[in-house]
Amino acid sequence: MGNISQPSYHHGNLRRVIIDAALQAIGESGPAGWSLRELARRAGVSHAAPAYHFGDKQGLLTAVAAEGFAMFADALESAAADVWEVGVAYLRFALDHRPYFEVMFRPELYRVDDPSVQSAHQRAADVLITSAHSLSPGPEHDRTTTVAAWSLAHGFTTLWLSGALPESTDGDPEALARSMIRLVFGALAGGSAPGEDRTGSRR
Amino acid sequence: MGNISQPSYHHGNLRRVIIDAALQAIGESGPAGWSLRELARRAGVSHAAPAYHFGDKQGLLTAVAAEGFAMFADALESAAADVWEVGVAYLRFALDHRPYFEVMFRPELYRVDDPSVQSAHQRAADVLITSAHSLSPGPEHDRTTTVAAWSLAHGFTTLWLSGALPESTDGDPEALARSMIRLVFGALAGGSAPGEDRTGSRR
DNA sequence: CACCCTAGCTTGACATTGACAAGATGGCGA
DNA sequence: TCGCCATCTTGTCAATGTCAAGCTAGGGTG
Repeated sequence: MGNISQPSYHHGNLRRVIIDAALQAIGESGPAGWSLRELARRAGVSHAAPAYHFGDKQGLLTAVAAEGFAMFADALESAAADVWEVGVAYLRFALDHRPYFEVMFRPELYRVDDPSVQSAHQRAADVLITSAHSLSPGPEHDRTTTVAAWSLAHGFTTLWLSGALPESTDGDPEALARSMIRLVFGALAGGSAPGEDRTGSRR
Repeated sequence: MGNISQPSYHHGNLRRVIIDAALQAIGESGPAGWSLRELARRAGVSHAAPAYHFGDKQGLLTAVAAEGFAMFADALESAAADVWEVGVAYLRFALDHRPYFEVMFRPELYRVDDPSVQSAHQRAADVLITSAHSLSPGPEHDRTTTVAAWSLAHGFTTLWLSGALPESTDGDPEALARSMIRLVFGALAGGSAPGEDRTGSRR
């Protein structure tokens, strides 16, 4: 048969299969454009099978968000060595893993208080806070700088994804993001150029 | 009865009533936490009445988005006299009219190609583009500045609304927004302080 | 003033959905 | 070999979006 198994019972890894089906469905029609029953159909199982693993739809989306934030934190941590690249990594994650991203920042879709979600979210936040820290022109501006950096990255990412930016904004989003970061924080940090790693130079 | 009329037929302004009910419902449980039938119940009409005016759920949300973008454009235009206040107006609109905002930037919820949506959206975009223009350190940075300003405003707004910012970020969002704008674009524009109106100082 | 025409609403129906309860199955440990 | 229980299925229910068809009243027409 060559097939990766299709027994009626004890599917084996149904949980993963459903999550993957959800991600694909989200990619096709957004985080609300599908039903649990449709995922079950795609996975070739009965209509109530998904509920066993996730309780309800919110439970499934909570699993997606948790996984997403974990991957997000990993991506940010990998880029953290070069502070000027963290913002770009933020954008790239959203582009590469759009379905995850579309769930993650929609708190009403899942259970925000879920422990696995919270810990991964915190891990991602830590990278952002640390990075922004080294971009700040002085301790009294730390908080403002952090929120500004975060907002810039998040704002550009979501605007790009939603297609709300003016038509003139075409081309390579990563390149545009890089010039934004250089423009804004280059002036701020007082001339220290991207490429020079300023991590740890303060604090 | 003192009641503003409740005839069975020819309600009179049902369209408006349904939109208002939708806005309230969105405020209570997000843009997806309610049903057309529930709105009909709240309005005291039959379950299919809303469909007459809006076609379907997407039609209703399209009407909300169109109205929202129109109000948004008005708000931005009112603030446009002082360039440094446009970003704050962006935020304030979202805070004051959250239900509108939550629909507006979720294109999958409504018909983006609707003419009334598009024209209002364009009007809002124009204000943002013009404002950012006068913040740019030079013509070669116009596009980057525009997108940066837009992203900063939008990012901070949506992060604030979603509650994704670190707990340390409390207090008055408008004040924080103002210091962000001053910090980022103050350095950029080369020392011209907020308060001094630079509109028109460049082309 | 009688008529009717149609915008505005209602009634009825249908497939689909999320959620729950109860039953079936089969791999694994004792 | 046997029983247990995690995993999945089957059956069911109320709620929903959407469509089709019917009803009603109020303004325009004669």
